[in-house]
Amino acid sequence: MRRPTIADIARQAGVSKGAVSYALNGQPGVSEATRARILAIANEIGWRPNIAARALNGARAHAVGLALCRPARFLGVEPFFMELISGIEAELSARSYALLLQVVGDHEAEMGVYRRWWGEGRVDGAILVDLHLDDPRVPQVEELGMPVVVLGHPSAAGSLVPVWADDSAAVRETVEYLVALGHRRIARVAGLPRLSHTAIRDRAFGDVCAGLGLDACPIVHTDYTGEEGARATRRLLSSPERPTAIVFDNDIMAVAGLSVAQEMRLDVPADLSVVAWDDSPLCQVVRPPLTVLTRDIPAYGAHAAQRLLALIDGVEARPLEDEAPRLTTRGSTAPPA
Amino acid sequence: MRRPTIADIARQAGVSKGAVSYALNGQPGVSEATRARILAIANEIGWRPNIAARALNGARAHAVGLALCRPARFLGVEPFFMELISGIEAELSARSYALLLQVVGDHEAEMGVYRRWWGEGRVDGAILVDLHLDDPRVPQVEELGMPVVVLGHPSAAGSLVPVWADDSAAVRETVEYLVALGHRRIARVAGLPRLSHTAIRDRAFGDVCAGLGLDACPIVHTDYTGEEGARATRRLLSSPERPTAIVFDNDIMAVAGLSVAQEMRLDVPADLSVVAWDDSPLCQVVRPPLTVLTRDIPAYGAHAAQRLLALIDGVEARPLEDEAPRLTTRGSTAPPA
DNA sequence: CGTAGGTGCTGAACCGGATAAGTACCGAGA
DNA sequence: TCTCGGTACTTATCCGGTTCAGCACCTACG
Repeated sequence: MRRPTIADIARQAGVSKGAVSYALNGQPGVSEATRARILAIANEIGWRPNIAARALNGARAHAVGLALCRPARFLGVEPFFMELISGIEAELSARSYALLLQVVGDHEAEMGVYRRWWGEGRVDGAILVDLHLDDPRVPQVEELGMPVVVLGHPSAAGSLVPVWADDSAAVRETVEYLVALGHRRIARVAGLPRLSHTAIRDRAFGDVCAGLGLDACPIVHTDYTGEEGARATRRLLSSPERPTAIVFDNDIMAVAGLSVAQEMRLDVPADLSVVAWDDSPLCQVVRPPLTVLTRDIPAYGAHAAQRLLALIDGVEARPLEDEAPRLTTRGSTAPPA
Repeated sequence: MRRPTIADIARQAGVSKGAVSYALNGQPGVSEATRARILAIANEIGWRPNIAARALNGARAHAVGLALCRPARFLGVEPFFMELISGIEAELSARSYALLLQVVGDHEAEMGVYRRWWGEGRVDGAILVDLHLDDPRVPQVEELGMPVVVLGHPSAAGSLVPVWADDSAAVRETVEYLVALGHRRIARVAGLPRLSHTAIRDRAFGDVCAGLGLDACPIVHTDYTGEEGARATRRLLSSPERPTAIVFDNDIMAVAGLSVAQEMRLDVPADLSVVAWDDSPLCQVVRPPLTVLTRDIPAYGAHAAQRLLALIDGVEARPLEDEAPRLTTRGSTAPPA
């Protein structure tokens, strides 16, 4: 019941191990007749290459790593990661690459995981997500010499290959749309301020509002949870100059904000317009359904994986600017009453 | 810049490779002084064991596999899998095991992945989820001889080690609670009928309702999406004998159902009580917040991982009945008007 | 007819560890 | 003094592949 090896094939075919290796790898050095015979035997006895043995010869590990550094309680909150992973997977599995996944508590642990994976020859590369401002992981990973693709803006990616979307354009489109509807007081409920994409969106939001000569355009930072989203909304809606539109950084906060507004007897969209970043079933299920910024997240993951595989293959992987999020209007936005 | 090997350590320490191997693995055969010297050198030059080389000697792959067979569009829908994975991870990473993840389209592809992983020596075992009635994967995986833990009821797990929760008890608790509130017409919006846990819940629901002498207790099957949940709810609420309480098989359908009820000008909970299986931020965010069946999903995953590691270690892993889901009452349930 | 070049294969080394078998040395006991 | 047993190593082999050097054989060509 031992797993068959090329030695078994060689014995049955009456040739040497070397010939079998050439035959199985489509390399020259064996006649077509012998190759066919060897392949038939390999197939018959159910031979599979032992990746450990292959890896030992300096070959690929045929796996890439993804260490997610999020407190467990936020992981289930957003569908983002599952969608991202399924997109990465789609690309990887087409090339028979596996995804090594580990959930870690902090960035130090994350780097430890990368160091171990790379040091043990377990992965050929990795994808870095949730970039921070001046992220210490970037120089550390550069020093490791491991092929890495970064999901995030080039400005934060150092010499690593970035895959990103133009969040600024999405912010601009959203604000301009709200202004066109007649809104003048627009607020933004943002995510974690230390994330670089939060900073980018914040800046774009400020710039666009200023450019359009809008009144105060407050930004409130949160941790992406429904609770903080609700709290932020409550604070905004209780202020004397309450906004007539709020743009939320994820779906869960938008829905929480919607509930808060309705509790406060405000009509959405008449008294308050709501926009959510990233669509989800949740956004379509609530009443009114939410106007959202839609991204093709699986495609985003697939592109990152594709760039990473190119990098691993030694092809120079160029930065990739993905499609910007597009505004999908639904019932939660309207001209202010 | 080559990765250091034990040969490098041996050269620097002036001993043989064998001695280094003994020292690094805490085995007898070297003096404490030599061992300390070798460890110091290993540490200094940043040596890490090459798992491929270790695996070649029949050692463990130090990874377990999880192939998720769900259409990509359902993956982001439920937080279940991310929570499960984070629980599995917690247990695995404590033992420096990695999780190999692959999303596949169907069960055939899933078995192909397991066969490949096992054949290539890439994993030491796997976790099987989403068991079907008469699931063909069970005998196939038994034949592979790979250590496997099944998330699901023992009745469907064959000779594989099951980790499960008593869904029947949870169904009973829920129905009895609703009956105690005064409900007599209770409906269930269930998930995919071919899943074995759906069958178990269906049966328990029927049994409990019959046992309590309730009127018609309809069950509607869906694919877990909000759309089908909404459709099922609409159908139930439009029937002449409309239920005064509905128990949904997941959060997204419960929320969709809630919206449908509110659209139909029914007051929740006065006209309709709503219960959701599995808590999520979503359930707490909607108005009224939903009464839910709470499971500790990360713990569930952790237990499965722990059983699997025991199995891999050759310890006879016994079936584990996890804690049954508990009812957490919130604003969506009340006596019928 | 001698040889240059290509084909089709063999044998052996190699990757980085683990490990069984062998050896040199030392102290203790008969 | 000789043997015995343990300690502290070394040497050699193995795991399952890849790959390189070498070799026999055939064909083509000057």
